[in-house]
Amino acid sequence: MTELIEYIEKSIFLSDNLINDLKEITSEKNVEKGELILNENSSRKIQVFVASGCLRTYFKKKNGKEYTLQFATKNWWISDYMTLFNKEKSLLCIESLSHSKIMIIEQLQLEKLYSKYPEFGLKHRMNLQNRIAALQKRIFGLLTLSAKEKYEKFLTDYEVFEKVIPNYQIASFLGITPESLSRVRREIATS
Amino acid sequence: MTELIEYIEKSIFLSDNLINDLKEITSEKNVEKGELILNENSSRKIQVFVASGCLRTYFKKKNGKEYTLQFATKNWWISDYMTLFNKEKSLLCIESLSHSKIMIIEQLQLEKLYSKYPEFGLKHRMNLQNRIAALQKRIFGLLTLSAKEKYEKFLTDYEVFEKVIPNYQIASFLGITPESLSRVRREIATS
DNA sequence: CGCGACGTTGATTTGCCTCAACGATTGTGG
DNA sequence: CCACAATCGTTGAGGCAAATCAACGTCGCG
Repeated sequence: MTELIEYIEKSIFLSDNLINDLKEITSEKNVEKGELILNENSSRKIQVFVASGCLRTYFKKKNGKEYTLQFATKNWWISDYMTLFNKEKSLLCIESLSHSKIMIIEQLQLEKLYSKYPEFGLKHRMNLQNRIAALQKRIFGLLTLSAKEKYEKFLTDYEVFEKVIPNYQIASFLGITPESLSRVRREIATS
Repeated sequence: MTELIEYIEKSIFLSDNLINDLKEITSEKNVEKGELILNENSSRKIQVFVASGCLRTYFKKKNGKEYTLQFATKNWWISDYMTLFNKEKSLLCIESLSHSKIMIIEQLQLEKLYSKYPEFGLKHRMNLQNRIAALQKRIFGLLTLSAKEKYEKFLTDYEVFEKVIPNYQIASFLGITPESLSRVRREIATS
């Protein structure tokens, strides 16, 4: 819990009331490697804050192939943003890639807090805006870069992650096959 | 101006004060086909609301190739979201694809209004959230679909646009070449 | 130990790109 | 009003980057 509060306090002042309200709607959890926090087809609407460790969201196609939409580590939010704001069932799975400490908050409860504490809503707006910028950049990368360039960009963007994330998940994030990623890695190593 | 107000009033109640404030920061403009509303490397921070017509944002690579990030028609917002919320110069161009009627608002002015009228800020949050969902879906499409599938998805998603948008721009939006799009179109037509 | 998950490597295929050429259309100036 | 250039869509030939298919080594774990 303290991690989340400390994180928010970097940007805005948190009154005692807000802290108490926040505590009430937040459920802290320790999860193991491989554990599913949210499964597809769930009607739960949650946002997850990562206090430590690493998670990802991914989509399973009928043919069994997985596509990673997002990785998140310390101080990131992660969620199924495609269904978070509507009534549809979840499309994505949220999975932990390591032993992680996370905070789970119901979207509905969060919305109430945004309204009750305008400065908190403002902070959230900033988060949304940053996420939009990040998503735009990702789209741009997918449109313009080769497999090798995408991986190199990943390495600089996500430096921290590297160790915890299996390569086949990185590949599914970049939109290439694990085999291609392996060849790209070799090419980079021997140059 | 009325278009923007009517659009917002679909979601929230607009007080006379808010309407007046909104009018003060909005500049209405009629633009022609091919006209640039925002050029790259500008330090203007604006959001554009489309009252009628059709616009797009695109990025120019050094080699001259263009990549379309977004199309927008009646009742859409369009902007360079990658630089809207920070101090960097604009990366994208905003161009009109037809005779269009648009409203231009400075981001800074909008921010003030969000703070002054919380329910207006809420409406904006909803917009941001919808945009995030849309961007996620687009990323998912880029990760999973073939050229043909992407075009078919485009046709259903953007039915309305079809007529105004040149094919080479659609191609640059889908991340394929105009030649490939042409072949895909022929394939679809003869089946 | 033996199994399964993961990464790598090789051989082959393929979807899409590149390059080039050619109509069709549009708009522009003489 | 027509000639001309520019823009756009299409088509073909050839090439390439990445996918597919298959095999194998390694590592961690029950």
